[in-house]
Amino acid sequence: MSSSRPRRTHDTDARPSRGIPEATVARLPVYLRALTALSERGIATASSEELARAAGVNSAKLRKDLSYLGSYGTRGVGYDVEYLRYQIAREIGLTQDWPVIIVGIGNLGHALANYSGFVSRGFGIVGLLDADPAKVGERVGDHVVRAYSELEDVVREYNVSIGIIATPASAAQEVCDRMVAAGITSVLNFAPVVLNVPPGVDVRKVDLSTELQILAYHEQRKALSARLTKVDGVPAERSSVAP
Amino acid sequence: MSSSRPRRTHDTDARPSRGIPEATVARLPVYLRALTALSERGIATASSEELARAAGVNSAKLRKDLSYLGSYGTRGVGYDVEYLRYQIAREIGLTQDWPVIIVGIGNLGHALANYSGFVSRGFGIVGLLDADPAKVGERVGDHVVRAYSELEDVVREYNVSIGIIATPASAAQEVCDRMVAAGITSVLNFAPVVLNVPPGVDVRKVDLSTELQILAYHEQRKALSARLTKVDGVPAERSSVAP
DNA sequence: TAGATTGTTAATCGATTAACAATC
DNA sequence: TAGATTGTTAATCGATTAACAATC
Repeated sequence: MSSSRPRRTHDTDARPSRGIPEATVARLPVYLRALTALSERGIATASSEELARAAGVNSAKLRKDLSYLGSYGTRGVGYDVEYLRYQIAREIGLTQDWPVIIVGIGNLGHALANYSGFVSRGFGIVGLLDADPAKVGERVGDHVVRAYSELEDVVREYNVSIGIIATPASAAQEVCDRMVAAGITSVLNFAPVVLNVPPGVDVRKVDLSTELQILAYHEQRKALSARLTKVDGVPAERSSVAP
Repeated sequence: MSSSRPRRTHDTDARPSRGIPEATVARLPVYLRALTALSERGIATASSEELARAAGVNSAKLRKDLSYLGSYGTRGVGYDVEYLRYQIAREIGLTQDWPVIIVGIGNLGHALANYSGFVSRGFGIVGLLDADPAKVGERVGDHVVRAYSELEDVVREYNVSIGIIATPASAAQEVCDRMVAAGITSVLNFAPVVLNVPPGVDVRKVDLSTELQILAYHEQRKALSARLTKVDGVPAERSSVAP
């Protein structure tokens, strides 16, 4: 993809904040959470082995991941929990607070609006919007639901770049288009549709029934191999015995 | 990992239902949804190109994915929407209904209990459980919240193998342990903790603030490259000019 | 110094993609 | 038959893992 783009031949920057692999980026929040948990338990230093256990990964992967950020550990000792926590938070961009809006204040929107995890992790809800006039004015958590028509005003007022879509599937694309037109460049989508966005806009999808379906696939296979084990005594592996 | 395990040398089974790559399994639900949408629009046949567009992937990937299931298309023509839909549903295991329970009926539990997407996609909620006596007996959607202590009863009665955890982080591991002890072998976890489970139990995690943090990371980088573009005119790419 | 643990290398594995022969 | 499109091959890319030299 970018193979035709020339590599930089000299780089005076000791900490390459560029080029962190996506798989690593997706794990940084997990490490951050593990470090916060260790910190709350009063633990000042942790080895890659301990940290990895807390994060549910193996230590080789953790060390490789952290190496993309820089050298924040001490050989023979481990990592300073607070220091590493700060470095990861800075890398992700959580040393600032991100204003977010939620569009669609149904059951899920309610749950998201009340979710304390957002605020505690560097995000601030600055607007709840719904197209249903019956919902406008309703109090949800610390907020009052505003009219969907005020989307542009809210985005401008708070300089919002992250939007959450919690509408029915039928409305999601139009909400997304309007968010993007208003200047939002990152979208977290809970509606079960594939959103089309212009280049430069990031979309992440949380799909509840997809997750269950993936589990169902594996359940089915467990049931299948259990049945085959009973029949011909071959565990786990599917056998192909000619009749 | 399994490189020491002997490969089957002969396989009389035309459709290898084994060995579908995880990345493919994770996309099958997306294809299923795209096919359902096409079906509802009255479209009987679709090419890999059309299907791929509806699913938000490229057509090479879609064809490769489908090839793991078998040869369900017709060269020169495309795929029969209904037929392919059925084949994918069967592969995932959605030709049967999966009973699920939800533990933790807070805001999120409410939202999940009311989410129609579960039922319409092959899952049936057979129990809502909460440890808070004040919540027991409460009506949520079609269900009445039962006491957490009844977990084993519900799992046995409905032969439940999939459990959803929507409790606070502090309770999640103990709920998970109890689910597993009761016979559940697949867990969908909404609590922001890493769950420890014995081998043979699958866990999938939906982590709301992790998703936002990943978006924040990319937002930060967009803001950074925009600023650098203004300063020295190098777009997108971070430059490392000596001062 | 001896012991411990990081940061990095290199091998391996799995996923993606383009291209095209097979075939409807 | 000619045109279209699948199913598969092979090349490429990115992620994971084990091993260990560097170093506290």
